Amino acid sequence: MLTKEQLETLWAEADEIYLNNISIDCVVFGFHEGVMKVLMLKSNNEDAWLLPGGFVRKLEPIDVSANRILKERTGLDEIFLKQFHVFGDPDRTKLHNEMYRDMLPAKKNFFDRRFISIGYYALVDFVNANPTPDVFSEVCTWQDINDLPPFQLDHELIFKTALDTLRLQLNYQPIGYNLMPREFTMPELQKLYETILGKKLDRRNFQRRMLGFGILNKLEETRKGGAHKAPYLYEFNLEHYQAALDGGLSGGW
Amino acid sequence: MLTKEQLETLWAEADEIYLNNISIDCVVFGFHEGVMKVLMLKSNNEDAWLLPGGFVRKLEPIDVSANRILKERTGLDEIFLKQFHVFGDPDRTKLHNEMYRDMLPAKKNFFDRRFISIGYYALVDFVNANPTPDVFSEVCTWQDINDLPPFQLDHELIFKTALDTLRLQLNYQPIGYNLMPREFTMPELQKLYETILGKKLDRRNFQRRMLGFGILNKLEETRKGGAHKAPYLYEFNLEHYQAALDGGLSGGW
DNA sequence: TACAATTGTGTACCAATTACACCTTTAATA
DNA sequence: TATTAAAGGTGTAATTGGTACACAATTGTA
Repeated sequence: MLTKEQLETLWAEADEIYLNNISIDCVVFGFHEGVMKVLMLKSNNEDAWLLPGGFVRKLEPIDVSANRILKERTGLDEIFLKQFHVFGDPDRTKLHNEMYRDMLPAKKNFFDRRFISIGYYALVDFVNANPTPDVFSEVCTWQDINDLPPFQLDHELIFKTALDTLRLQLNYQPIGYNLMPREFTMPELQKLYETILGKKLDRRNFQRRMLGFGILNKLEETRKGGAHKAPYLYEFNLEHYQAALDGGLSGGW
Repeated sequence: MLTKEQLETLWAEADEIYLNNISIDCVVFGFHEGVMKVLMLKSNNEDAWLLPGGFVRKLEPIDVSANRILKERTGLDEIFLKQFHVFGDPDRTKLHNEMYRDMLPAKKNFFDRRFISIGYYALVDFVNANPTPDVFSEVCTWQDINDLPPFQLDHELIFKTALDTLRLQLNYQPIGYNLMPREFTMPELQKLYETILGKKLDRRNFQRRMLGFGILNKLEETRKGGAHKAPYLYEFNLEHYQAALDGGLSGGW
């Protein structure tokens, strides 16, 4: 829990360096061992979780803000980021503000304001990310998207909207490339698609179709270890992938 | 051209009732006689055109702001509106601000600020709209999208992004319904699709496919007048259309 | 060495899209 | 009133793409 002194310092800084009514919230996706994850923060005071977020510096392009915010939460640079929706309901931060309302005079409190939040989704390499809490939170960690804790504010809406966006953009954005490790097997990639689409796909048709796009390089090695036939490893052919995405991968799922 | 007095009044009001760093810009599409149009404003001082825009009241949901702004420009209520992108470059309004910069002290001038603009596209019934200029402009009129005048600021980017969005959402949003008049012929609808997609479609396949969706009601009447066979009139079956859009119309164009 | 589990490949079938041909209707005109 | 040009309406064959399977191959383990 922040003390009154800490909050006053934060407020003074925030008011000076950030735009006053704009925030950014990020839905950071990672994929690990066949499971899709979202990065979330548990705030000091409540038993509910938040998406990582922050504010826009007065002279900073918003994409740069989002990158800066996520670098602080993950340690990663050059994250794949896309804005996807603006959440502009005047009441959206009501509950959250009430938490700190009594600690500072309303007129002076930067945080007791209406924030119009720009939603970004981010795709990061799970293994290289290093989740780090911010001053308002005690925990920053990955959560399985099939087993999410309770959200604060409208962050559940933001998360769901991001996931819907991912689904719609699967044929237009390099989602596979940014979520998979450099080398992966076909079943692993299929798992990602199934998670995003929320449905099972036929193993054999998935493989044939994916190879048909010509966006994968088949590697010599296989993934040994399982008590079964070892699957081949693949990597994305980034050049072909980008070209194919320009027109959108054909067909639906 | 606004006088200094008028500008001071505007500023005083604006600072009081609007959020300080957020604006809304709208790309309003209309369709008339086989041609796609955009609503544009010619400002008092420059020989360049702007998209209709405005600001967000301090306690107003942003969708309501966009509706309010467009009601002032078109006289229409309940316009079909979707936010599609945020334009957040800190320099995006630079040129525009310079126009009024010398007229008011910088610190006090509401308009001499950074504005992060939320882009909305709107689809309106051309014949019922009544274009009306705002205080900053002398003309408000429809422009043919194939013959556009020079834009101010980043409004060309905003327009192009909107058109791209329209193309991508053609199978997911009731774009035909909101741009066509209540009754229309198949060739007229095809023209709309060709305009949005930027390519010719086969007349016969278009008709069969469109009818196959089951989203049109065929009417008894035909459109007489041309020196040719009179085409049938159709109207959208709104119920079926909505249902079909839920899963997205199948296939690509 | 046999087995269970999983991956790799092939094929027949069905649905959707494409590329056409041909007929019908309208108004202008001879 | 018959003819004609221009456009709309309908049908079909060929092609493509997606779906639903069957079956063979490979791996570690029992």
